Amino acid sequence: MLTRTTLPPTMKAVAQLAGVSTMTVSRVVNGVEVVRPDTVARVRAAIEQLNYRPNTSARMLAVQEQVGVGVLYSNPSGGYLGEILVGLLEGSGHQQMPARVVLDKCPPGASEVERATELIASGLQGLVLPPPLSDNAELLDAVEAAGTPVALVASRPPGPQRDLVSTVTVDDAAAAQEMTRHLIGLGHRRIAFIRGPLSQAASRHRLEGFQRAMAAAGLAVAPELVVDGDFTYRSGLDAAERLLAQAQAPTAIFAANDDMAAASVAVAHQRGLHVPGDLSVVGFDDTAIATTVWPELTTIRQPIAEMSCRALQILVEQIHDQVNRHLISPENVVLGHTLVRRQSDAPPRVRPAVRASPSAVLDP
Amino acid sequence: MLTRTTLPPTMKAVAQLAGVSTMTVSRVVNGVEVVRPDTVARVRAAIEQLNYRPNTSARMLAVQEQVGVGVLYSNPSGGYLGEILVGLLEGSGHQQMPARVVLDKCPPGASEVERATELIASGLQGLVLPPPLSDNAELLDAVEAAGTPVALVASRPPGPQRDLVSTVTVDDAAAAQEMTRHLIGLGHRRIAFIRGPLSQAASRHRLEGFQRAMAAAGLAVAPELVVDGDFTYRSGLDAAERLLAQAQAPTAIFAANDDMAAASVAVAHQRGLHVPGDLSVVGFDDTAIATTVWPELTTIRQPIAEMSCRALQILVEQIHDQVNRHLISPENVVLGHTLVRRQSDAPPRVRPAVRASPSAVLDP
DNA sequence: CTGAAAGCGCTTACAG
DNA sequence: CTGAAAGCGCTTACAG
Repeated sequence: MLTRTTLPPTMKAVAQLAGVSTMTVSRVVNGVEVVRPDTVARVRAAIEQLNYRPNTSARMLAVQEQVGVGVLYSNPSGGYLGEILVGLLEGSGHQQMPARVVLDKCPPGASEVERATELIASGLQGLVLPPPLSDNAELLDAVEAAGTPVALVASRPPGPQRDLVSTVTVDDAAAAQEMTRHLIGLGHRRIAFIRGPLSQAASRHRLEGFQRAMAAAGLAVAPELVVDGDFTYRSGLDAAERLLAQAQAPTAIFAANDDMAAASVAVAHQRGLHVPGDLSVVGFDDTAIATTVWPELTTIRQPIAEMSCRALQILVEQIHDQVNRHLISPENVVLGHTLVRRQSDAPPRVRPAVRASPSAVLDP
Repeated sequence: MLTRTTLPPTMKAVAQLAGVSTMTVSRVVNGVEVVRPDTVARVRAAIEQLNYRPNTSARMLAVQEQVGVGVLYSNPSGGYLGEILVGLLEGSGHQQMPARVVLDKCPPGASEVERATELIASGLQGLVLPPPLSDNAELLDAVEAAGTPVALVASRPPGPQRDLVSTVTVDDAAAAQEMTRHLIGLGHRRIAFIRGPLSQAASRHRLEGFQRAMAAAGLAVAPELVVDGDFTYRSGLDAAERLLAQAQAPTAIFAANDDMAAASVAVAHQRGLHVPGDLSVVGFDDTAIATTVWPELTTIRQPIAEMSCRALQILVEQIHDQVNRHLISPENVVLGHTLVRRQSDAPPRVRPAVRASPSAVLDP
């Protein structure tokens, strides 16, 4: 059934069928604006009919331009890296100008700046940076100094817009706000928050979203209910321990990522608390651990694969423009998130005796 | 410092420097045996001096052969997929004939056979299959019927050698045996084993290794100490629960993968047991969860990235041979594993009153 | 054992 | 607005 002997259609075939030269087909394929509309239509039809796809090898050879981007990572936070790679692979394949993507792991000891410089020196023209490297200002300085465009995935550091730094994120603050509102909607009032490292923009935004939702509901955030974590499971263990040891323990914990949320579930179980009966626990990211752990975690889904795919796209475009001496301008793409409800959240078992004030309207 | 204006050296440049034609350079690069040794040496020197690297686009265009392999996966067991992709990316880049790699996720409902057939029909000439798809005999039948070479990662199903099916694995049985011996060496006698799904060859091999080590040490394996799991965290929870509820609970649990080991740790904590003080827990695979959980898991490290890299290599070679009408023969590569000792294992707190018989020599 | 010629599928100047 | 010519870097026959 599978005839591999049939060679794929070429530009010449399309040209013949459309009654034009290959040059014109090339113009249509590349979206050059000068072609007459009816000619464009004829060529498009021929392309469709033949199911023509440009041969990327030929294209790359002809344009004398090979695009390569490096992905520098450290601390592949669990499922994160996997999803990033999925997106990259999808992106690098289904593209006009496919990019060679080179992975590089930056070991804990190594200098990140040095590593990035080496990557650039090895002939790569762009860099994708996932957290936590995305929040390393020194690194961004160095890469920018080398004139190399960068795309940050899942983090948008503060400060003035840099000329070569694009970002692809979700609205972390809005998402955290939504999740907090969800918990409040279930009836929770004493809600604890486990922060991520404040060195990462995403962590700060998530905290902001939490605070905003609490304030909007007229709920005070007791200082002892906001504790530090560093996105590791281990830190989540410590944080949850501190939280649940309190005299007036929270009825819900919102952890700034899934690893720390999973750790909170473990601590709750250790203390004989039922999740979500005695304690609701929610996370952020929807990485593998969210569905590994039991009960499965209610969390915010970031479309990581899509994000890294977009990051690659942006980079490839910019590299292309840069080669052609066009001015390039950075993009800041914000993709949509989703609150994924699973089994780790429920109304608090015991309604607080003192109701929230009537002014605490949840949804105006 | 970075001069991007310098164009990379071409075959012509090498030919000129070596005083030969480009044809001869091509022969040397491709390892064609007919070239005179001293000519080869001269060309090699020129290649070295110029730091010449063949232009893959030109090569692919000229040979009219584009290699594409599909990776079909379902149930990306946590960190597994990430590591597989890392290996694939490394492999697809650093190769003579770089391969286009296309990812395809097979959703729970979808027919795996159908999916694979589509991938092949879409122009891919080889398939990489991670578990559990690697153990689907029906799938292998179908792919083989289509004449497409396959490489299985981390699983070697039983039965006669198939003509088109290669495997890259570790020696699961030997690794499990080693881990069991390690526990015995620490002084454990009542060692429980949580099995993986018996439909997967790797599961069966790990169980065999466990049994072999126990038998070799003259230890009986109580039937109630071998329980079923399906490699999910959830199943590990149930299994550990059953194990630890027993009157004479085990002093160590060996789970056939890390997810189930992590679940065992959670159950132990829930029951107030200290790990590893009261209970040792060890896993298999060394996926992300092994270092996420606390205490970090002692486990067997499989070099997954390297395995998938090799799988890709094998496939690319075979596709190449197939195109050239050579007969292809499947390979079965066994890579080395490592016992990674971390914090989840220790000698049993209470030495059993009855020592093992003197004949229970652990290391002959 | 080695090389000159033609071609892979596309694009970049240049004409018209 | 469209096309004929030359070339990207490599390889496949074919000579010698």
